[in-house]
Amino acid sequence: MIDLKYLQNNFDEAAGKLKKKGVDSAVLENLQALFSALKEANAQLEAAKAEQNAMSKLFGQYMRESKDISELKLKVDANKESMVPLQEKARAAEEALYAVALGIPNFPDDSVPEGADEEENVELRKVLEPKTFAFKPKEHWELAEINGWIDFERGVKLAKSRFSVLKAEGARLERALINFFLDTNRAEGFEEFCVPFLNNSMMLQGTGQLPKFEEDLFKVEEEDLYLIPTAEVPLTNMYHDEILSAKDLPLLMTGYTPCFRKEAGSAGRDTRGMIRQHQFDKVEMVAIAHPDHSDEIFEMMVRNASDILTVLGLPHRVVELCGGDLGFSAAKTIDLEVWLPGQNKYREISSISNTRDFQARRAKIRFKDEKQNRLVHTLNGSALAVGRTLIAIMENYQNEDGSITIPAALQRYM
RNA sequence: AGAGAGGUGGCCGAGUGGUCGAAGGCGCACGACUGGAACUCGUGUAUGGGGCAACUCAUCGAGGGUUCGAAUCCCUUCCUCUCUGCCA
Repeated sequence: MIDLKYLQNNFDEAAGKLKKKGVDSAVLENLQALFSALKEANAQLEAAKAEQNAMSKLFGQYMRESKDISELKLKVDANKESMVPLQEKARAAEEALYAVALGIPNFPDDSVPEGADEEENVELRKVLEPKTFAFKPKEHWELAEINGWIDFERGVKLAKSRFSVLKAEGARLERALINFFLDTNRAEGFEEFCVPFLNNSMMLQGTGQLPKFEEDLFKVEEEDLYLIPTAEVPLTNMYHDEILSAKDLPLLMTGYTPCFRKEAGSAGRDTRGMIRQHQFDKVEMVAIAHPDHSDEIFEMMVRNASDILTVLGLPHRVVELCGGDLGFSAAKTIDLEVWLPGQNKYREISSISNTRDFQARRAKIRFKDEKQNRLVHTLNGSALAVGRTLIAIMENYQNEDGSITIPAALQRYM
């Protein structure tokens, strides 16, 4: 959630920032008004409560001193009565405020380029040249068929469309990649975690998936539980509503989880193959950082994810997202796009974001700095999306006969 | 899943209707003592919100209720422990 005090005190500046994300300033004016209304309502209610508390205290004193309480009782009853509408007003004001506030995206950093959509993202650099093939490179689903690595039909039978089954070498390569990623992240200082794949609504709200993006999530019937869309949710919320010690920062976490997404807005996109599935494996990095150091940790995370691709010999480019393409919670995001020769284009394989204090405010993750409690910065990034790495390896390491060479870095994991 | 017990501050643990945001202990911080340390003694030590100083509101697992007043009584719910059942 954005800092409402900041919005109130620096309205024009705040509105200017959110314009980059396409948020209309009228929405913010409304939010500001709701915030003022809540403060006003709370002030009134609190004054009445203070009076009530004072009279109740006096009441106890009268009782002890055996004084007559009948007159006081009348006063205190009247005050109590008068509090009812104030209570309702404050409750309604709070509800109205949060209904809007939780749907406002994070401020982008000032350095984030202007732009409406992914067309205006900025390529920062390319790493490794795509190699030229002496034959027409095949798409991964053709290679999957030739090698018997992926069974799309039975995935659909078992669940529904956008599910698939990995088998034989394909399944083993998936597992090898997970281990390789976890080991690499661990060597970079990330602690490894195995976390629940179902999280409750409070956690999903903490990282920003709820309440706005409920339609993207798989929910368990009759339970307050959702299948996680990314390990960012459990890893970041590990410290939900906790106050950390400054000396514990940064907390660097990594974990493998499957991720579940409804892909509600993606009907018709990437329907063929394994690019866009309802369930996919991912190894995630999450950092809980001191605000003064989140930038350097962000750079480290980008470098780490890029290095993994380089070690695997996968050509990729590093792209900074423009304001319009930035996710809801992110202040700054860098995507890594891997080269897919079969598709003849770069496709997203990692997304690394600094959410600054946006998630920390929602999830109440703070640290003690001297005497003061301050919000941490939270960062997350894939290192890497496993299924898409598998696809990238298939397409980049394919031979003319359709066979696939396992990259040297992975051979000891197979 | 059924039966019983219980959830109080960083930790342990008192508190069954008012002076309790909460005794006592441990831990921690500062000070005294010491050549230095331990011991001892003294002082302090939850979080969030509003004013941002005085002050004030909220919080004793969570949510609701009774009451002038709730850690304390009632209801719902979550969690933990023990026994039984089941399962990996």
